[in-house]
Amino acid sequence: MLHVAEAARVSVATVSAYINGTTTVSQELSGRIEQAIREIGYKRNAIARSLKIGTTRTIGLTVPHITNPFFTDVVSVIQQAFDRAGYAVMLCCTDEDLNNQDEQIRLLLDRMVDGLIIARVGDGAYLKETVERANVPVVLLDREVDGVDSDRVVLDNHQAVFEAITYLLELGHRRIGYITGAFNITPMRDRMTGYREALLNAGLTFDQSLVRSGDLHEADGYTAAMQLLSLHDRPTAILSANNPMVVGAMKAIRDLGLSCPEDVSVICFDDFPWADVFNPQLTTIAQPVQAIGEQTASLLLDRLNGNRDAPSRRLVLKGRLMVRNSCRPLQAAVNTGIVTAATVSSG
Amino acid sequence: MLHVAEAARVSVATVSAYINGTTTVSQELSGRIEQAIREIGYKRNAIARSLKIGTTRTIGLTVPHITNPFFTDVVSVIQQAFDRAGYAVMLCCTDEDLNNQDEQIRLLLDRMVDGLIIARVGDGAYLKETVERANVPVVLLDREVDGVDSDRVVLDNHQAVFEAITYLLELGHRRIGYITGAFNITPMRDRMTGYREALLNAGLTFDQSLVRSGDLHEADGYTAAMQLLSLHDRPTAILSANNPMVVGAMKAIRDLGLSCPEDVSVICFDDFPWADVFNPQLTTIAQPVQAIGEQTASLLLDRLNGNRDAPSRRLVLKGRLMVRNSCRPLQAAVNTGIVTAATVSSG
DNA sequence: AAAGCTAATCTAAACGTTTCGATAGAGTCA
DNA sequence: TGACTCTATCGAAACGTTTAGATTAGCTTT
Repeated sequence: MLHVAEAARVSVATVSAYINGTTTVSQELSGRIEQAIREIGYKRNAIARSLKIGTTRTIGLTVPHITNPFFTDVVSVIQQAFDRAGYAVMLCCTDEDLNNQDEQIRLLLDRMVDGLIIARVGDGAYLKETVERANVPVVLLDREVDGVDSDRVVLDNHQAVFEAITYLLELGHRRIGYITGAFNITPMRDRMTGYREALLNAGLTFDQSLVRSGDLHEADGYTAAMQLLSLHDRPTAILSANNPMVVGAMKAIRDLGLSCPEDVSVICFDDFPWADVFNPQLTTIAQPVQAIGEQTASLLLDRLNGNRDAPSRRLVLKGRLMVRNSCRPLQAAVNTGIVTAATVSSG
Repeated sequence: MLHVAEAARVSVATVSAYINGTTTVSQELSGRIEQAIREIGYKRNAIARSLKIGTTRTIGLTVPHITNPFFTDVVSVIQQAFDRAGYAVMLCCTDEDLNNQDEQIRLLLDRMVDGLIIARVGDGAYLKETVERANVPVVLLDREVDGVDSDRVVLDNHQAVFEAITYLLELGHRRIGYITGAFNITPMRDRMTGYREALLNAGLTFDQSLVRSGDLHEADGYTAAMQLLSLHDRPTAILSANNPMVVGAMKAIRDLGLSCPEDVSVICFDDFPWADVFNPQLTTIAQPVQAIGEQTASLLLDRLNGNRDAPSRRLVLKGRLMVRNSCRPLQAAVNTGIVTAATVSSG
């Protein structure tokens, strides 16, 4: 900018004023500045600018796994939203590791991001202090943090699972396996209660041996499904709490020489683009990824636009059961009508 | 830092020296500084630091679509690699739009990223100047730019397609449809020549009516497949140049009441995690995403570590045909042995 | 024609670091 | 004891912007 000023024979203040349009600058000087900028190929240094004005127009986004289609989609939507708003987004993946998360959030905060979107990992208590100390707005995505009252957008996990289980019950299934993630993240807790309550609601008793917990990876889904399907009285249906684990579960089904839906019905959390083009066409619980991404972005943008001390907002969106053909009715029960249809509704 | 210095009754220079370990500072002062830092909760401002030292420890990464599993995987690997090296990565998605790309690269450069990884979009000529003007190292990913001699890592697209087509020929297919993207990006050009030459190599003539061009989206794959399968003498096999388009193609097959592989064999570019668990289990051309990501990162890191004016490097990696069960042998030809097996080899 | 506006431009101080060169004190050596 | 070398610390300038306030010049107004 100094060079531009010299070349245009004006002060740097005038160049700055011209570039930012903060003050009117005369035709003549504008022309000279414009020309100097072009000749020199000047580009404003956003770092120096950030230092001075105290804002970087950059946000930090940290998610567990970008290869999990749910996060892929949400990240994509968030990225687009901030792109439109003129923000850059720094992306971090924690790989479900608490230390990574800590390190990465520190890194983002060091870099003076204007805001933070966190789909957290591991134990929530650890994050509490960090979030409270960060003096930038934070919005929590998908996973809440106990005792932290910041903006957040989450799914109605309870309802979503309740609905899915109820659907299976209606088909006549009574022994429904559930592959979950660890309960240190809120969605897994809520999904678990959804599972329990759907059973109780149908007058069934909860059987602990039908739930297996993994670490959300494909391999965990595989071993969990292996265990479930090796039970003496194996489940006739399985619900997986996320997408990577269902891939593992399907492999287990295949490796045991079983097939879906003939031998075991399957439902999984999170929809994916080709669910209805390959077989079995999986019945899924689709999260409204577009809305989740947009709402998350807009909560943060609202804060960034100055609405700093409005009370914190908690948005909860509904999942939707996408019925395809990975669940078959069990003849035995289909006619008994034990379970009514009243409890099922999607959206 | 000023506050820390005051609280510890030392100069800011000493605080800086202590933090960075650039000079030895006495036990006594170290203690006072350490304590002041803790009390105040001081965090170094990386923006100010960057301004001074001229490096941001941040790189820019721009890809067409993060939801395309190929890019999802590569982005994931790249992100991890830079994370390990202590760099942050700013992610941009261009959505195959030239203006977005231009805007985003400007944005990244403004923010003084230390390096840039670009999986470009649209017409390459447009990017040439930008890359040459950027005074940071650039590595081109997946798609080269004519006349730009920067570091890059690409697939041997010619070989990969040649191999896939040869495989289909060996199965007896003679009319092989090809769904491609526009030829303004290098991989599409190379894949096209691979297709042609595999045919010529087998003594067949190239039939223009069997290739349909789309814009790499699912919808394009759908219409392209619709057209191909509506030909009076429809192809018995289809190769899709990327993953989103094959989803469209599979939908077209389904909607026409056809099935794969009985009525039409299918191969597509880019592997995905559940390819071998749903049916038809797609035969794919797997790109070595892990290696691609790692090599890309390491080329850039090498430059960032000071190896600035080594001659530019062009890494080309091999694809691998993952044979599953989406292609069936055509009885008619299987016994004639027109095509020899000699040309097929994977890896 | 003096005084008062307004518009255009400039000067200089910040933003929070790093780093060069200066300084002061404590040893060491002849 | 004086000259010298370390070692630990500091002062101040820089990095490239923005911006508040000062200055100047050109108009009105009376």
